[in-house]
Amino acid sequence: MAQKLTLKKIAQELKVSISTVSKALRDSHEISVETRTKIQEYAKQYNFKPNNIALSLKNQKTKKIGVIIPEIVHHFFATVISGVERVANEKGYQVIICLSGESFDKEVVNMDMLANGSIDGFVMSLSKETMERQDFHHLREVTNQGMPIVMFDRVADDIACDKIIIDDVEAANKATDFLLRKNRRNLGLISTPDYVNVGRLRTQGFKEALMKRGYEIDESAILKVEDIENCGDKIKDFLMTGNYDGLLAVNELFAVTASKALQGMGRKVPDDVAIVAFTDGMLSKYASPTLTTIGQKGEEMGGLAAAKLIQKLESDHQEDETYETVIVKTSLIERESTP
Amino acid sequence: MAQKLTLKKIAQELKVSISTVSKALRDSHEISVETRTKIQEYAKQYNFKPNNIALSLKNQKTKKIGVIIPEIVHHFFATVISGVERVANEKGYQVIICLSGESFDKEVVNMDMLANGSIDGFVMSLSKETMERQDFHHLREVTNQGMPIVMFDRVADDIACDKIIIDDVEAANKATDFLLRKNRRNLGLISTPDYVNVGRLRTQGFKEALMKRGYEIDESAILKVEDIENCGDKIKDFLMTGNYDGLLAVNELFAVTASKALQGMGRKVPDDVAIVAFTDGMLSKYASPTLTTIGQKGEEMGGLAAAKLIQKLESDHQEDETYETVIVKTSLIERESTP
DNA sequence: CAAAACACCGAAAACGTTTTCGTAGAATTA
DNA sequence: TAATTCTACGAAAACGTTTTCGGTGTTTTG
Repeated sequence: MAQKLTLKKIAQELKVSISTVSKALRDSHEISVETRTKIQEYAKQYNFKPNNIALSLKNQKTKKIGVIIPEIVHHFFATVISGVERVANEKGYQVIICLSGESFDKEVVNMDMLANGSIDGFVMSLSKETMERQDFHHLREVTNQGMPIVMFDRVADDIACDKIIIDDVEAANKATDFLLRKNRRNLGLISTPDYVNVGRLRTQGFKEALMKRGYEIDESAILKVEDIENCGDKIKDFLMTGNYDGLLAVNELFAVTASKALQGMGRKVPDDVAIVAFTDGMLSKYASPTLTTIGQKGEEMGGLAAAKLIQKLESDHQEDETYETVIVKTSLIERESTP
Repeated sequence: MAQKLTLKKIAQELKVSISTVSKALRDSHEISVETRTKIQEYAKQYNFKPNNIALSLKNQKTKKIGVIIPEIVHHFFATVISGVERVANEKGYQVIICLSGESFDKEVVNMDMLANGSIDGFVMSLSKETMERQDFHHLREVTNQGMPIVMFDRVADDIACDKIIIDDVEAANKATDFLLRKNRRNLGLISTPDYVNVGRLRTQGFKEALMKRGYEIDESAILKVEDIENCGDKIKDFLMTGNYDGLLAVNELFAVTASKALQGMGRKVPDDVAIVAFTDGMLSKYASPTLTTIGQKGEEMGGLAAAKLIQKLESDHQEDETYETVIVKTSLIERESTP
């Protein structure tokens, strides 16, 4: 139960001053070789490690970055965290994670807590509720204090900060085009409400691909699912009413739910209905049939976000008022759900 | 870009002392109502929030708990984090997450970093490499400093700390018995190497169930998969050589891989082969057929771990040298993979 | 041999809080 | 009116570092 060793205790023990100990441990030439080695050996023997909190207070930086995401049980967010953590650790940073649980209030509370000295900067993706309200005062408050934010995936367009996104419009466009090239003509889209920007953008890409080829857009062929947990019935109804031969889903959960519903209705995937999904996660790889997906590269996005943030943190703190939006290329991963 | 407000700045601005400001903000009766409200209003207007680092240094506690897990992209661990985070936030704590990536060295480095003042206590699950080496010096170092640890799932038996586990032996026992009751007689087990304690214990439970009924144990009916990423071929070979009518898998990934392999071989699940898996995650719910699983209740385990840790942290710090091992009950969730 | 240079170390400030203690003046008591 | 108690505030220490500055005593220089 030996209490934590401090400079002061070493100093007392060795009958020198605190400053001498500090300097000796940093190999300062101000201290004689004799004293230096004596102190260093003592420190090593008793495994001295400087207290992080004291260092943070002194240096006015914590070497920690805060991550705020809606949920961690979503595979995409988990991969992002993984990427953030990897890059952060490489550069000597640690990661503090808070979950908003898709709630605006929790997002605000968590940001407030972290912003008071706990971290040097944020990596975050907005909660659904925040997207719906379009209330970004908490983000502004933080940036006004000079604390950098890097947003990813679910971003606020009118906040000045770095952003890491995928080109949702383009990706949906390509995916839709892919289905059209497979001679599917009666396409359906399973999306989220428009206030979730990825839902809106992917819908836009879907429509653009159809328009580009001169097809008209049937709004009834677009389903917007609000409640992701209990999406089964809505999706089933949707599939019953339209006679689709191709489906685009904005996440793999919708896709696999649709796939199972279709098979339950006696329709074959991919022969009768081809399916493409966003989010290349576990489900896509292991569903039956496996799903053709658009890979979102969460790991890469997380890594980029962390790298960007740390670069900002360590740039000589002159107001580097240029903000970048990095668009991560997606890739279509073909599997069994498309012919 | 208004720099962060401090007590000192408020004091200067309002021409009082720092201590007066501090007391006023904590509503001390030592300060006249007049001065008090003046200071409080000023603080509110400019949104003063005390600096967490300074508080941590002063109070010698950070109100943060460190979580070290092997991977975050595994659904089980993600649910645990979710539970930890929920309980921690309820009690005013924040969560710092580090990933060991199943590496001993990274586990040690991360623990060392966190232990130097960054957090008040640990919630953790050991890396595979640590389990293999049985080297727990880093854990001892931490506990010797008086910093509490709560371990879950992959625990070190001979470290004195609180533990949250499921009764792996019992659960495997019950699952095996379940298969036997379904009149499956030729059972196979897909497990991990024995140094992963959950693998060892589940194997033990499997064997016990067989012995209890007087069946003899065929070691060739037990596959131990080392490399979880590329388990496909090994599992396929295993299924080719034995003519199993029932399978127990120690995680859902093995189970769904086996399920697909079997179907590829023309064997029907569950008619020809029934399958039960540990870990009730996404795959089990959405695979075809859906999998009967043993729910590990990660959320609950995480919540319990956090609660236990915080209780320890806030107990009057007298050496509360009693350690508890909580066994979380599992439940068998029947789905399509068993008849 | 006096002056300058140098080697070695300690005191103290700073980071932002909280808290204990001291103290001035005002109000109360005897 | 003198002694006492309050009221309202400030000074300073403490948490554990790093770093600047100053000050010894010894060695080198002219």
